[in-house]
Amino acid sequence: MGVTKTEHYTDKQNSNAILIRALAHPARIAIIEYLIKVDSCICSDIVGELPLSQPTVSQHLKELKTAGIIKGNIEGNSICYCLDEKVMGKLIAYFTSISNQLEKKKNSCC
Amino acid sequence: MGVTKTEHYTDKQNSNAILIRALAHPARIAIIEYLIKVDSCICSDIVGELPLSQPTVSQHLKELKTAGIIKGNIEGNSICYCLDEKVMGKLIAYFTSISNQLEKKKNSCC
DNA sequence: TTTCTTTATCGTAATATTGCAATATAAAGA
DNA sequence: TCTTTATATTGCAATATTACGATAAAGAAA
Repeated sequence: MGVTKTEHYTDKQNSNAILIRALAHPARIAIIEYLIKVDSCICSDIVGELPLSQPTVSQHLKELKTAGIIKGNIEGNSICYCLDEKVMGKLIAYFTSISNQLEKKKNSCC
Repeated sequence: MGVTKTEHYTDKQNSNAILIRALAHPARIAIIEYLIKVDSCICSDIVGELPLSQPTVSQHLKELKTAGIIKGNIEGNSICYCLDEKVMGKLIAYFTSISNQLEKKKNSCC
């Protein structure tokens, strides 16, 4: 097989999995950290920041874009990428809610 | 190819990627949500909760355990799994710090 | 127009992930 | 002991991911 059985999980679980998966690679973590640091940038900057070839960076950017985490605006003949704060906010909200739930029930079994 | 070039990223980026990757599947998200809900449980409960076979669930549990997100204690002839709140805390702290950084710089380009 | 710059896509190789049947292991209970 | 119950491991097939060279596409600059 090798194909996730998404139809058996809730929509929330699937959509959170998509967002989380988009960040499940150090290169993509590095990209969003860089985007936060510089607060917008053009693609060639990111290629220069990462230890990867231009096609590979382009592929990682596409994955982040497909997940909705980043947006890209054409600017002359280059592209300005930046975070979609609304989507990032959803992911952050999910972890915040987990955090709140863990606060409530302090002493677990193990 | 096909192998992540971990040596070029920071330790933080790599360790966060490992934690994030452990949650990058709806089954594993469902597992940790269940663990939070019941606050400890035995493995067979988890198998009953998920639309997956026992070996597959066992494999997902192993991945969560390898990443450090859950702990398993032998209890008679069954195993009690629960969250490692310290490790979960690291992940939550990472997203909290991103959230704080985003708060500071409100207006991005796109 | 021609050339340069920037980004995306294609094709492909190497490796990783997902899932399950079959089987192994190990403690509990008869 | 033998059997049952609970979990892990093995082996395998299907699919997905990671990476890059080659190339395409499209605007900028000459």
